[in-house]
Amino acid sequence: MAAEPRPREKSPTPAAPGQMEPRYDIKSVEACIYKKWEDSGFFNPDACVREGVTARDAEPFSMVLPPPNVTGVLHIGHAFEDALQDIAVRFARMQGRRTLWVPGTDHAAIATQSKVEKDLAKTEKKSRHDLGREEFLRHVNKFAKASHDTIVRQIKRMGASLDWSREAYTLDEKRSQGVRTAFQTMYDLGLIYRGNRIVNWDPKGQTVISDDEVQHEERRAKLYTFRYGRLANGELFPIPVATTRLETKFGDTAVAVHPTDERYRKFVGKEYDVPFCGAPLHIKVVADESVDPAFGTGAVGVTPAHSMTDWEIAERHGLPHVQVINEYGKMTVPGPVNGKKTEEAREWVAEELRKQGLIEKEEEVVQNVSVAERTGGIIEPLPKLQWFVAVNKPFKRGFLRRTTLKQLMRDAVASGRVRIGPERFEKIYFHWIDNLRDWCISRQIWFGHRVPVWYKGEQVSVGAPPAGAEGWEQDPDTLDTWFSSALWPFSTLGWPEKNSPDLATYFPNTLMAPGYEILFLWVARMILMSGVLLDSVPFRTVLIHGIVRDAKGQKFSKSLGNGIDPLELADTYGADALRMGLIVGAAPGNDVKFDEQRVKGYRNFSTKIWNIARFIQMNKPAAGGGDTSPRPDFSGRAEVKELAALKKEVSAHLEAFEFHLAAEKLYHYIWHTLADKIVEEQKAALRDGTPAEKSASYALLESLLLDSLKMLHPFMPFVTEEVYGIFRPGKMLMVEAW
RNA sequence: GCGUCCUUAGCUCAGUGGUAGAGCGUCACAUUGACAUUGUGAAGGCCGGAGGUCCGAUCCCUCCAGGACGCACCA
Repeated sequence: MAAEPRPREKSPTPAAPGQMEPRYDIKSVEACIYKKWEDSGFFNPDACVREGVTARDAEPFSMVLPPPNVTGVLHIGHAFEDALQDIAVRFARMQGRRTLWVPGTDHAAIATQSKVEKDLAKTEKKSRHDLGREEFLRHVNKFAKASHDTIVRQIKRMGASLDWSREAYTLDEKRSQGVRTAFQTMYDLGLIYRGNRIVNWDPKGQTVISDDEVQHEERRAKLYTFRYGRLANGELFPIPVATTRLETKFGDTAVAVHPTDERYRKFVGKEYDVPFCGAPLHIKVVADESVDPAFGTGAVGVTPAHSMTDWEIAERHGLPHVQVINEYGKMTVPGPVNGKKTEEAREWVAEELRKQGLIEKEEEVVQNVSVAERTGGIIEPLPKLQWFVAVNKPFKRGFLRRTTLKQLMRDAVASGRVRIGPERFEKIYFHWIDNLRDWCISRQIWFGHRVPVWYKGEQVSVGAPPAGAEGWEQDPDTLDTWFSSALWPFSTLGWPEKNSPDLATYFPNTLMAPGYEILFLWVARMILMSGVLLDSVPFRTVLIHGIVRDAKGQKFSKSLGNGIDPLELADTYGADALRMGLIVGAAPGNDVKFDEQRVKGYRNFSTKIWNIARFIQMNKPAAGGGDTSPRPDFSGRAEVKELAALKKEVSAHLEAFEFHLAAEKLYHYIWHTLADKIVEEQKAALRDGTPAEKSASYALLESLLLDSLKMLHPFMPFVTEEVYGIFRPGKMLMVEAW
């Protein structure tokens, strides 16, 4: 709009002595305020008790920050998560609860290592093997440290009221001790075992990963229906099978059919020697319930070494497994395919079978390909000797009745001892548990907690090498990063130290607020670990939140380049505004589409609050200004009652974790009731009233303002703290009573 | 295949068993001392479709369509 620009004042009129600045200087105020909070020590509940701000026997409120990965910088999703938690924490603290929120970071083994490896390849054209384990780890640790510092700065910038004196790191000495203790305890219970099983091998990352780190991507593929070849008597192999992975068929040791399938019944139990593209196969026909007679030909070529399900079929029928693909995704079959990549080998086999007239059908299908979430490598199922957590194995421990880890995880939620909200996530949780298999915890990477097991020939020592003994070698592998994260709710509180006061006071945690994408990876495993190690749930309530997406609804990611720096936004609009922009409209568990306009709107709200305060403060009767009437009692006034009603609603919303509703109501009240109605109504009295009327009017406005600030504080801590301090010098809103 | 969620104003989204709300956007008007980072007001929605329960449904149930996601032994 080319509207006539009104001449703006060149510079705002400077504030009169004792008056508020005409403009709210977000950046400098927010910086000062955080320092003021930190200096007060009140982020630490011990200080609150010592200073008499919190009663010693007050009900505790505890939470641990889901530790951000030290893989670089925080994104807008972290800002959202921090805001949610800080609201809960500040509310609890103002309610007088003994409130602890523990900060920390996660070493994020694979994520961090692969980030550093990428950087290393780019800048120095070196691999980790060029550097060697020790030197490489020095690089990673340096990177992790730098990330940590950035992350801490970002978290503070958001206003998070964390007790930094208790800061933890999943790879620091205390947490390492926890990991070793947990491993040993579970090993002794028979819940951690070493086994040769089929695992998800990531050829790109050169490591095993767990089922939950595998993602599925839809790809088009060709489904071939074929016969292995001709038997010695010249007849075709009697059963056609279908597959999308022809190259794995070199490893087939059986054909499985459904037990009731009449077509194939006569073959069950028979064994055949048949050449497949020049390689001899020995195939047994077995009957197995897992086969779907309606799919394909109703017969499955069983490749135990390269398929999770086939491995299980093989176990049920005592079939041998033949590995034909190695860790680099290359064929290990003698002959023309040897050394070929799987895709090439597939083409070659297809061509060969065509030549021999063995292909009966080729059809285009869409199938899910398993991909490693961190590296993008296509998963190759391989049999390997790895460490696992047994989830289905019955066990008994002193304080626990006979159970399994799976049952234990289920019970914690089913019994209501852990409440997951919104409720729909409980269903998802149960569904996951029902499909759960043993958790593979060893990784062939260097960054992380080294598997605390030592070997000497056939001997194994868990926890530590036998004292004074020579020649013991520690397992070269490291543990899944989620193993240490799973201990987080109590490893941050002193466990496994005996008689830790923090553990006694603050465990189980009151609340945990993770995103739904780590419900299984993390939340479930915390429940598992707390259950088996402490016979307790790790937390009472899990508040699941969604993902912050960009304007198009896409996830923020480095590859899309759509990242938004929360620090930049906080500097432009204020952390207060950013928090509100993320919270309002974000129903629990739902994704949030990020909209900078909204943040801008809440920046305006900060200014509005500043101006309401400024107006009220300008009308403060001068001390000794002639009005000697007592402070009027306006507790019966409609305005006061209205505010009390609002307070009730806001409290209820906060208690129900409906932060979005509470925030919206406060916004509405302050702007459209307090400013637009009440302040306007009082203007006449303030201008033309008697000194007593002026004074009464002022007192009413001040009281309404301060109460509003109090309620808004958990949401917009900076501006509320600053303004409150102007009216109540020396007081700190953060620890005022709700 | 199993499961979860979403579909409400132009856009982004809240919400409730009793004929709908916010922010942004749009339009009109106002405004020279708290605030243009403003105020007042307006336009704008058969609350995805079809059934059902109910005195009454956007809200509960069933089915359908479209979309997102999770899980799975889709060979």
